[in-house]
Amino acid sequence: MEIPSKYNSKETESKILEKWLQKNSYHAEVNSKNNPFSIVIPPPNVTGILHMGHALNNTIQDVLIRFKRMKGYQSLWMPGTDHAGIATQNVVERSLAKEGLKKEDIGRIEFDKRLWKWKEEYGSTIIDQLKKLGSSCDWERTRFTMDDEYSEAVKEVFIRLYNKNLVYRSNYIINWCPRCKTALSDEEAVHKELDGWLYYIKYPIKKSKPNIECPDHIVVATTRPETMFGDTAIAINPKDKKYAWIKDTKIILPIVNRELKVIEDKAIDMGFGTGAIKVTPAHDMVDFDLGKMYDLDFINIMNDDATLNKNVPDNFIGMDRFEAREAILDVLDEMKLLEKKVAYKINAGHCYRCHTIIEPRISLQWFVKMKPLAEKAIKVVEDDEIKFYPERWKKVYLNWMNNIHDWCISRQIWWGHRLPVYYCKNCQETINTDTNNNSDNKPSDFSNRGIIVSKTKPDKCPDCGCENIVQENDVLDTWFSSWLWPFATFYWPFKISDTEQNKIYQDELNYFLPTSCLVTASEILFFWVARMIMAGLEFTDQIPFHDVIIHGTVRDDKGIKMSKSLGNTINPLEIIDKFGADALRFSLMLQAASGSDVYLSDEKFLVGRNFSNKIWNATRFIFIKMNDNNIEIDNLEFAKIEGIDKFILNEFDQTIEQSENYLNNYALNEAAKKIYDFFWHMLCDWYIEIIKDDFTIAKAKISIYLLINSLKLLHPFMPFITEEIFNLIKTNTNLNLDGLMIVSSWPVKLNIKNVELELKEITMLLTTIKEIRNIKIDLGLAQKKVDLQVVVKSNQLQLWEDNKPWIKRLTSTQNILFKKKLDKVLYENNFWSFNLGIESIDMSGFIFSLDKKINNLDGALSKVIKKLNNEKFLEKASKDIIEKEKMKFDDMSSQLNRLKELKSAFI
RNA sequence: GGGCGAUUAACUCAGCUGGUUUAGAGUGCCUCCCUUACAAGGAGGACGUCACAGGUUCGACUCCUGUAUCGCCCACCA
Repeated sequence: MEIPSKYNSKETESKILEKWLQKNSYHAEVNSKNNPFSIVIPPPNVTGILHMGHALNNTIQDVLIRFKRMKGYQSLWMPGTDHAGIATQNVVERSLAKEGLKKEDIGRIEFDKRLWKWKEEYGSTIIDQLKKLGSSCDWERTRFTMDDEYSEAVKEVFIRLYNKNLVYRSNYIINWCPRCKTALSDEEAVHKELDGWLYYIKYPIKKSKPNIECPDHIVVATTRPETMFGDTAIAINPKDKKYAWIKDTKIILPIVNRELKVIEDKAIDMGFGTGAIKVTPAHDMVDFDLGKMYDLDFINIMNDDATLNKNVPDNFIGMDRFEAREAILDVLDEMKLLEKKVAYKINAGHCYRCHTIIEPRISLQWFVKMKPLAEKAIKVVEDDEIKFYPERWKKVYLNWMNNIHDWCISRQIWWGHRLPVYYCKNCQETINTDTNNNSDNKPSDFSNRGIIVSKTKPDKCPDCGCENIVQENDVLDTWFSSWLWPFATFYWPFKISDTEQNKIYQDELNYFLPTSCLVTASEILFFWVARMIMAGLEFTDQIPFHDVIIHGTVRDDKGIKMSKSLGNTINPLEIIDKFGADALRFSLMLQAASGSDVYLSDEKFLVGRNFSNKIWNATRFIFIKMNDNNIEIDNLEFAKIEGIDKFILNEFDQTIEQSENYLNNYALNEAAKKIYDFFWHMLCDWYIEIIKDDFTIAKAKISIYLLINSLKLLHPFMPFITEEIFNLIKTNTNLNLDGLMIVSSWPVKLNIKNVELELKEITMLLTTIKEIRNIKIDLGLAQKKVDLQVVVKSNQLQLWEDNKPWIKRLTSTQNILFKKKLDKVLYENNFWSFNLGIESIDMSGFIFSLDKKINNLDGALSKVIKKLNNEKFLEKASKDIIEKEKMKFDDMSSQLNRLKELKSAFI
């Protein structure tokens, strides 16, 4: 069979993928004979298209899943997608806009239809892309956070929390995105520093008694003059002596001439600005608290799109907030009330979806009380029931959990899980639909009368019996569904009508939960990971996963985070197209040191591409040799193992053990590197080179053994090419190899015994070969065929005789001549020495190298001598360390003498 | 403002509990080689005061304390 010399990833990968899918190789199920290993995928957004972050995240998961599958676990990778509230709604809104429509034009029901239609059409794009990457998810289980059963879980959870008083409704100041027109959680508000100004504004003072001493105005510093129409107080620190007179005055809000209260609070920083600040309870988080504390008025001056509303002077109504800022400053300037402005860095929240600057806004929202949920979630991490890799994330997690705030879960958008909340219009004067545009909200608590929390619409109000009932318009934060992902994907809470099926689902949950590990980026530690831990403990009474693996961020080669807006992304699909999914995966794994960021550029994927080709050609060569020598094998039993075979098989045993250890500790890059090194630098560079001329059946068997089993070690990283070669081996040999590599078993060590002698001898031979090559290069004889004259101690003669052919070939030697004595010696160790059969030649290169070696060794030796001359070292260091140093001294000094002797012979 | 992390070759990183490393690997660079598996390859080479300053120790890239630079996260300083 003809095998091309270049590996064709494209052809192979699609063929192999089809095979796996057809054979249902990714499937895992309850099986009491096996241990479970399970991972739930971080569900990508339905709107998502595969980017490098996904590629990294999913490759890590797939490596683990494939490794455990081969180790005999029921290895389940649960796939699915997230409905991604705002993101998806934005996409569909944009496509509507192309038709010149807004969602309000077609109404909620029609818009919802469009959303679902979009989901059906494009929602599986990312799933298909993950398949191309080789992700071996159990695809028939693919879940969506808005599946019927999943929605059931969301409702159930909401109701349970409500009944435990952990969900409440409150009029509170929240992060509001004026573009998306919805509330956001604290985590969804991304703080970024902006260049801005600190404005010093004079507020006029009216004396309340005629005879007191005070200035005619007070200066306050603010970054947001546009909110001044919402001011209801001026605050100072009670210790601030320069405002001692303030109690006897009245302060007037300019332009509108409203009187402001004066409050004194020790939280006010006397050193900031003038020490006096304006208090705007409806438009600032801090001021909101002050407002509640001092019973101030709350004046909301903005509409939901951040334009000024009717609570401001007529000529400002309808202005955008930033336009209003300039307009107000102009007016103040005219009135000579603007003292100065100073450049200032503002730390402003931005919408994580559309990057619009967030407006703090009072509105009626639903919240989850987090402290009670956090308690258990703190404990399981403190007790290491859940472990973080790398461990440092534990601190970050605990720090956040210990300072957790309540979670605003209602969103004023249309795409998502509508809150299972109904209002009796009779009892609830203020239902949510009315409050979002309301401009006079006060942070009072609302009565629960007429609020019905229920999965289905109640017939009548339990409080007044009236039938005028409407459902809450808001939907839940997307993360309110994703925090249930580890168990809702198993159809928790098992409320479907088919009881038999429910039983099966429950068994699956019991079998696979807690899942083994969760693989994710640090960005969603709080959004998702922390909340999943809380939800798992609250609703299933157990941790959702044992290990949390946090990988780095994908950056470009300059270290800048890859993002579409910066245009510095590398499209993984293009890399797959050019180099293959295996190359992509392997390159990523090799470069992703656990937890550290990955710097990528196109050429970094060459490692994987070149390695694929190396694997391909090693295979090709073995087949060619078998074919040339008419070798057929039908088993892999080795008659006797000795010499170089013993050496390489022992090396391979080490490789199995070490790579497995690395994989178990999630050090995937180390595992990848270990296997890479063995395959390329041991198997290809040495073993295959050595056996080229002596390709017997015995050697063929060992080659095929090493090939199959190193491919198995490699399979989690490079599934396609390894599967393909496994298939080639099946068709090119008579070996009895059943099934596919994906479901084959992980290699087991041969446990080669008594390998010390071979280890020493072969290592010495290999070192000598390198020396011969180096010396020939030093002498300018690189590839020239010359004779090698050797003096070998008698007990090593056999070793040389046995291995003569390949020593000759690997050193480009004409003849190996065994001698009693050499005229000149170029190299010497304890067992043999050699010279080259050459006549007078320029030795300067050789002597130069020799000098360098002598120098290095001299330096190293003097360090050892210094130690051994140090009495304190001899006194305090442990015995075996001293012993080692002594041996080092012996070794080095004899080596050094030898080198010096060699040199003296040439001078 | 608090916390976390990083700083080792031109670049990307290993070097885990101090002495097995005379500080390594890969890429890039330089030299030689199209040797009949692979030039997507082979054989070699150059390049490092391990950020800086102290300390602990017989001994520090490794542990401790500062300093500097960079990065990330959290936080209501208007």
